[in-house]
Amino acid sequence: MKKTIHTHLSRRETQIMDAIYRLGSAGVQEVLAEINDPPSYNSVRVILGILEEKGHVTHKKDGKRYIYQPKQSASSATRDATAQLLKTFFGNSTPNAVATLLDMSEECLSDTDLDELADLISATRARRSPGS
Amino acid sequence: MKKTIHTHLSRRETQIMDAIYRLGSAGVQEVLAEINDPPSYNSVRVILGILEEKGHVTHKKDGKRYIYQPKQSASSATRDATAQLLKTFFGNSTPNAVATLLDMSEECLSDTDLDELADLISATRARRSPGS
DNA sequence: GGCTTCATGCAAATTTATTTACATGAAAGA
DNA sequence: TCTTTCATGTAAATAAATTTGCATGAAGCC
Repeated sequence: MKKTIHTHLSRRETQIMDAIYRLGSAGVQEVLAEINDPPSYNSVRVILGILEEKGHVTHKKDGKRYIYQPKQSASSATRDATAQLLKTFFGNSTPNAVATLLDMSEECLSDTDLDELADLISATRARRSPGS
Repeated sequence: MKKTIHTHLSRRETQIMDAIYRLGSAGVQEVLAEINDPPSYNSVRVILGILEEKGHVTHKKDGKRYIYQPKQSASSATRDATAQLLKTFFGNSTPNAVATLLDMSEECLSDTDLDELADLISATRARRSPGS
């Protein structure tokens, strides 16, 4: 089994990484605004620095301020996080996970969404047994 | 939006809660054995105590030792964790999440699994528009 | 009984995370 | 130019998490 890169993030680190993943890329102020129970501006800066040292984000300059973005690709991070959830809460059973997702979001799903989901399954089936 | 109960768990707390969720219920030794890069026996005990104080686990006695189990129901914890993932990595799009799950586990899915998934969708559809 | 083993209880020490505080510099406007 | 504003850099203080160490007690076995 492949090991996830990240040596567990602390509370603040997690909040900030989540914010950055949601935003795609962001400056300090934006990250701050995205956090629920936010620390001070300075704290965010310090922690962004730590996250950069640890290799989780990089920054580039935009005028005089820094814009941060995740170093690991969004899709890769998504997979890691999803794999972790699948293992801990669903015993690695994808059908169980999907069942929970559907159950949770049933009320918000449009007919189009359901069509899309059905298509995803057909597509998967097709890829698996192209001949049949 | 409902707030999740847990005020973020620390690294060790998370490891231990995950272990307990996987095991359902467990004594100190079993929790220890379930953790990857494990702390000492005593650390596990101390942290289990903290988790109990915080209301995440309870214990009962089995002979002279303590058996711990999650206080929040598994399904409730699962929903919280899933909602969090959905928000952070999938912009709350269930179809996106399902697409990733399928993509990740494609190779491990049996035909039966795929049938099951298709059924789940039909069932959801049926529940939503019972008349049609 | 006396010894070993395995459990818990708890406080102190250590390490890690988080916040705070202040210094510096560039740009904008009076 | 002078002042205000908003950015960064960084060290030190504080708070929280984690580990360690030892005390205690019950059960099994010689």
